[in-house]
Amino acid sequence: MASHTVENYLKALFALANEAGEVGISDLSDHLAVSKPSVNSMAKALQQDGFLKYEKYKPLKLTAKGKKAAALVVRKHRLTEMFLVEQMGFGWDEVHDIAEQVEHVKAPAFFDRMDELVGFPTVDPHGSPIPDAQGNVLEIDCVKLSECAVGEKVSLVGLSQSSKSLLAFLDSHGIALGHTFDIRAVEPFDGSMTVVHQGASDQTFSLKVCERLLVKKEA
Amino acid sequence: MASHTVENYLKALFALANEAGEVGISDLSDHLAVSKPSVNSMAKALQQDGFLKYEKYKPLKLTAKGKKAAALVVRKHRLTEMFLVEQMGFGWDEVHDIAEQVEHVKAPAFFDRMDELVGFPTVDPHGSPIPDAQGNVLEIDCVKLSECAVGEKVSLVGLSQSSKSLLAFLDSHGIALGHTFDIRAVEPFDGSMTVVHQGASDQTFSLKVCERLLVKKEA
DNA sequence: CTACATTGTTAGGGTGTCCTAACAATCGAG
DNA sequence: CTCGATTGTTAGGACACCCTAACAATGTAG
Repeated sequence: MASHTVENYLKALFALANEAGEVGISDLSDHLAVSKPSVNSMAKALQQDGFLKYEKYKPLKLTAKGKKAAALVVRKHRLTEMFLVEQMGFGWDEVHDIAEQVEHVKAPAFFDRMDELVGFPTVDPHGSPIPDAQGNVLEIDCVKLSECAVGEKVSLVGLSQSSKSLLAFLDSHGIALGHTFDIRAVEPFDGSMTVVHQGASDQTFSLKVCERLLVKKEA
Repeated sequence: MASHTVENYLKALFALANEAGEVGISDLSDHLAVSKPSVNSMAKALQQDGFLKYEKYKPLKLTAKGKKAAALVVRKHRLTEMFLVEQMGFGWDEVHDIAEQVEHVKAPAFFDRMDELVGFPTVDPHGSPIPDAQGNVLEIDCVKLSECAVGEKVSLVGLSQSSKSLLAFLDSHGIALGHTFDIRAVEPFDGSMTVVHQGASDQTFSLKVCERLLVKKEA
């Protein structure tokens, strides 16, 4: 089994590859708050273990083995989040930090039981997909709200890079997964959008918010 | 916060002090499956941090700070066991190993919520007391079954050094916490006891078993 | 009281993970 | 194309935790 530390590197690699495509030593260094030399030597170690393909001065690439291992860590993380929300009554803004710890537990039965108790979910409380037990990730069909046009009607299916402050913002505006938005206007100057939330109230979101909301176009 | 490793040393110190009184380097070495020199240097480190009083060639003694820290780890362990049994449907023989991992999570809210969800229990699934949030341990009023006499009627309140095999034994004999025993006979030769279990079936237990069953004398 | 078994200690090393300082490669702007 | 900014690498060292081998103290049986 991979150590605590290795699991964190794999998870970061996985996340960065999914949003940025190419992953450099510096990206990991920033993401994990660890010096570049540390990342460099860990990269060599991960390659040694077959998790990573590493060539000097080239971007880092997870191998198939690395991707699977990473996905399984993400699975533990997201199942935990789901469990914390559904079974333990935590808010979606509280679960990330706890799951960050619990995800390192080595006890498959523990996570299997969570999975069962929350009804084998496919997405976590923030709408991110939960990899299956083989490490396969189901892609979700969604676009950023910021890429939608006036007149479209969409529903919120996930968040990209959800942070505590984003979640707090959404909570304070009464927004949750599954809610619908009718796009009324897009401000050309700053990209902010005015929408009708849940067919009821008018709300205006900055571009920064719209880029974080992943939505599905309604039929 | 104490590291994973330190938490394990504290827990072992606490457990050994409770059953054996004096704790030597070798005891810890055996209990943790770590070499004596390793224990020796950890003892110095723990003293440095004020968890332990250590003098060359003298038995190890937890300080007040050490006792409290240890009790809080035990609290996390036992709350987790309780949660695993009550809320997640695990058997009392399955929970120890999982709790061993989960106990190292650093997220007070997580354990507080468990505590709430299982109704602020005072003992874990094996009848061991759960220290309170301040690290105080409530002593349970009990004796070993092996110390009881013919004619006494007792009920099972806990186990000492519960192991997977002891739990399997009890399960296979249909014995659970709270069950009553009428002591019918004690075999002078080997100390085995014959009892009436739950006012119904006759059972005979070896001394080894009787020493592990903690009971309370019934009124 | 001595001799041996047990227990504890010191010395010396190893691995995993981290760091800083200094140097090298790469890339993009002019 | 060259230069400076960025990015990556090497060297060297620290800390937590572990080990084995060898030696020292303790305590107990005879």
